[in-house]
Amino acid sequence: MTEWKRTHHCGEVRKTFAGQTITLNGWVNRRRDLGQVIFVDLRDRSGLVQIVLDPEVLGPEQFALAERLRSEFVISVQGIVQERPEGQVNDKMATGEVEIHVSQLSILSEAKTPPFHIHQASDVDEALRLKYRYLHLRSKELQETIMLRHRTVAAVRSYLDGQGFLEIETPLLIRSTPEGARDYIVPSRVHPGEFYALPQSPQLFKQLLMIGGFERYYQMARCFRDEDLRADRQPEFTQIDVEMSFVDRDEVMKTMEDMIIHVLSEVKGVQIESPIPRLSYQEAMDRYGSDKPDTRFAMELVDVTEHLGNSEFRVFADTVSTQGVIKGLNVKGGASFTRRQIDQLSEQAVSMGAKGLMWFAIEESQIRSPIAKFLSEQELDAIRKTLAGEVGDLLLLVAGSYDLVSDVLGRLRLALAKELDLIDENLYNLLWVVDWPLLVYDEEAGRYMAAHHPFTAPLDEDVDLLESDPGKARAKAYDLVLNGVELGGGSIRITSRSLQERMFAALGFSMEEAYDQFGYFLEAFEYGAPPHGGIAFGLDRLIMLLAKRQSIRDVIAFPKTISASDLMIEAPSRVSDRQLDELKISLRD
RNA sequence: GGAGCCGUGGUGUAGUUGGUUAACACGUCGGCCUGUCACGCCGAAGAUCGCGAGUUCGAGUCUCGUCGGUUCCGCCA
Repeated sequence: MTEWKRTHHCGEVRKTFAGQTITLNGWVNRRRDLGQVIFVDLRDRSGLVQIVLDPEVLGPEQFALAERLRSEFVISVQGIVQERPEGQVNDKMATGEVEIHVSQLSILSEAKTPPFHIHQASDVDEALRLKYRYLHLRSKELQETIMLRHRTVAAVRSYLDGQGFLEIETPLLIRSTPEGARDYIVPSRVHPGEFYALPQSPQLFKQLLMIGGFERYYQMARCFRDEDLRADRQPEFTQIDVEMSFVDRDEVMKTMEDMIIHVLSEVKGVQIESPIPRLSYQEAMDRYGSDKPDTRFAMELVDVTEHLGNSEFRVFADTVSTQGVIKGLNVKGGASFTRRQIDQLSEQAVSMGAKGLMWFAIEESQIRSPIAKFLSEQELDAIRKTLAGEVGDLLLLVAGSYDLVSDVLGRLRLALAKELDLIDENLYNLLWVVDWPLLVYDEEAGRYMAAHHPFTAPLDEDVDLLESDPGKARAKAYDLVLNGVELGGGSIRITSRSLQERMFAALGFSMEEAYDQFGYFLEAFEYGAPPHGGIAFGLDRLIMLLAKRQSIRDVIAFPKTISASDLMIEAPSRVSDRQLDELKISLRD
């Protein structure tokens, strides 16, 4: 009873197969019943092919079976591949030149009418699609995306294997740490009242693997964070997690950019030139107002503070006297914006925290601006020159603290690029952002926090800033940015005991507190730790970019909703009293 | 934690200033049909308008609450 087994896939049948008898397995995508002949588009993961069900070939009994076929029935057909008759070629189908004239039909599984049309599932309410995820997965879009994901992972593995990396798994049941994101917690039955945590990342384990002597490690690491979600954030996600020994920053970056270049070439056929451009964090903020700049279009931020330092215009004078900055954008061709459009831009700027948005429309005879009358001829001219304003351009200025101005203009820049359609969607602009701040002052906590994590090494020349001016210290950290999206980040780690102590001190931890939390980890460094560093890439985000999807849910086979529910399996759920009893857990209320 | 949007036959949508038979397309079911490919033609079934309160003579429509989905801010590397 094996004659139902396929000899070929639907999507691969071509004219060259004509005359062959083949067997196909798949789902009924669509049926067109003309009475004395039935056409069916048969679907498997390779694609579609038309099969012809003709009573003269099938015989009356089998044709009666064919009449029962409905959408999503799973069938097996055996038949002869034939070129389609003159004028019947369907050039919308890859297999449109041929059809299978079926002589043997088996229904392997009948199907209820599905709750939505598989072939236009993307229009359907997302809650319904998630409940019947296994049906949505049959759609062309999701099939292609999940296959793209597979090819990407395969390309990563083959590259890293070729570079001498070992794939090593690390535990999922680990110890909770208060730093960073909220942990998912797992109660222990054997240790009542104690809990495991699911890893936010395998950070400490991969460093311990370096201390364990494996030199080059990677893993497709599942990570968990119990935080509020977004279109590009899931409670569980996958990182391409990498760590290397006996390397400096340049070597990690070189190896990793070659990996991404390899993936883009393998998966998308895109050729990227090496080396990838590098931008310091400071320069990224100065020029793009973002720590992950999208360089597919220009419209860079320009600082005009120095030209307006002596202005009598209140806004400028106040800004300068409070050590603020005045920066701007040149919106090419923006002088033709309507007043309404400009007002909307101002509203946007204000909603982002700006006090206001100043604008200058450069026309043939004048510079049109509500604040022109407050400015001298020289000042107007300086603004126009510094921003390289030409007739037809719209110049936008924002004044305030450096951080605020950068943020507002950076976001305005992206919004304008989208609105004006300045972005070439075919580009793949990769760049490194380096020399990150090591520490960031947290007003709420009243202390410095690690910008990356507490084991990130400072730049050699900045080590002494740990005590003298911690906020100024830069880190041996690097982020890889693709088209304005952070693909991944990493750092060279601290391997010196004394430097680690100074780092904890800067973070306001005593060594006792540090040992309490990370004792096993710090102890490991006392037994011979190689210099090492690594990086982690968000695999889901990478796939999202490669597949050009708007949501990370589209690139995960079984994603959760924005409220972290799985609508298919209905998780999370209550558990039985017996389970709770075993865990010595009682619920409040 | 905060703000916005969405929820009407199985699916996607329409539904006027609140007004009595909730419309259309696809799908489903039945009939016809031998070259369709979004097959076509004829006919039929299918909705307590997410749920709960309120306003009103009367609510799919207005108000409040609630549930679910989603987008953004906070949060999260």
